Amino acid sequence: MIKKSSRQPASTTRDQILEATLETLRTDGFAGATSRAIARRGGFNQALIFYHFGSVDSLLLAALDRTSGERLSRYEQAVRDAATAEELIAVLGEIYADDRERGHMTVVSQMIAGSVARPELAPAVLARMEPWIELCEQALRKGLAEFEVGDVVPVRELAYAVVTFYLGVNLLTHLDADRARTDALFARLEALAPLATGVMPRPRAGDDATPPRARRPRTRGT
Amino acid sequence: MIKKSSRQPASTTRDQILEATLETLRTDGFAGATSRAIARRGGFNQALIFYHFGSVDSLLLAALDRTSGERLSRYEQAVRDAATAEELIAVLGEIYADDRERGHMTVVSQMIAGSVARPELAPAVLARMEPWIELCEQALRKGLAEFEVGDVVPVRELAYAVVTFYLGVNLLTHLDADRARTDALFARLEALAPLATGVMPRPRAGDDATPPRARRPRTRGT
DNA sequence: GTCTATACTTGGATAGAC
DNA sequence: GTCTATCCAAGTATAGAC
Repeated sequence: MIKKSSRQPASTTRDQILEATLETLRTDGFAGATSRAIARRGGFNQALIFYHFGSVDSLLLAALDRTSGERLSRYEQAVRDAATAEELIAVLGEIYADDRERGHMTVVSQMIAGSVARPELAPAVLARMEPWIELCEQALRKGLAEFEVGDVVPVRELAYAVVTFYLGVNLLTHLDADRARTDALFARLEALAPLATGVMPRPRAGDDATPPRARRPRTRGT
Repeated sequence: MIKKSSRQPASTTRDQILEATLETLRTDGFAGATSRAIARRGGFNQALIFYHFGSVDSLLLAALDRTSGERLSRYEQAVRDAATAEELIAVLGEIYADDRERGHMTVVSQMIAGSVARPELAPAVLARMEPWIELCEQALRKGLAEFEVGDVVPVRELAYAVVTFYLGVNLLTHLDADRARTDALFARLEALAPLATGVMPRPRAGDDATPPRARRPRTRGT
């Protein structure tokens, strides 16, 4: 279960600015996240941004830090708590729902897309992606541990692929206001998940948990 | 084989503007694709943009039309010409290489990301994605026809997933200047492809090409 | 069709009063 | 720490000469 962080009213000015920035990124995108637009949305003075953060770019990075850090620790906990592959899949569903509801991935994808326009941002944004790929890798390793796939699956690359896919989904979602297609896709994936785990080779009772060689190596995308 | 369109020097002014727009989208992103930046890059007068296209937004859409239309017809041909699943996979590799070299997907992903800032663009961009999903669906259907997966695979959704993934890859690629990770990912996928097709259930000789029920339904992502 | 000039708007950022 | 006022750069778009 993912514990929703009790989103306090963000008392300090710094916090207010950060929240307003995230909301602006979500609704107006990177191109629309200007100091004036952010100040308008947050109902504070535009000059405060420069007093507290120096520049719009640093503000954007600070906002990305905030949403990433907060969610990352929650999700790490959730992944750590999941015992079985089934539980893990359930947790992943919750993560997706949460991300979507709160628009986190929008912020991320907008920052990534914006990094093309502002190359200075690219390294910083990339660094903030790293822990996510790591977490995804951990989750995959944990989920796959139950099966006989051993070291055949390139987990690291798979983790990268999953994150990639996740970004793409988010990007496309915004085109389609009613999200009909994205929902259909995820409904299909969820329906397919148990089928896939059913097909995966499991070790027979009594076998070692990590057999020297998997019998029928197989991979699953997405 | 994909026939590279002999990119003519783009004689007319309209063409020059369109080419400059695409190049600007590729290198400076959506946020950087302003009338002045485009004119600077193309070496023509900024006012010409408004004379020929009325507004920057329509210019951007016209540019998207141009790159999409040109590539779509080439790729449709390539998919049509591929006879076997192996050939198809080879063609897909070429498509990826071509897209990447010429930066088409960058243009697309930047336009999609930019649609958040300019919602007026969203429906137009979405409409231009449709034929790609269609083409992808065709390719998948053709590729899967050789195997016993019948109607178990939700091809339409899978096509959507593939396009999605493709977008995500492109987005991430730009973060990583040397592209080390993306290349590793694709190298792994390519290495895995024959393995996956080897595992797929094929009809025995003499069986009907489209059996009523697949024996061991299985899906492949990406 | 193309160029120059320009009107108007918005954005980043700073100075200085409070 | 916050607000007002302001500078300057850059953007969209148009008018009008050529």
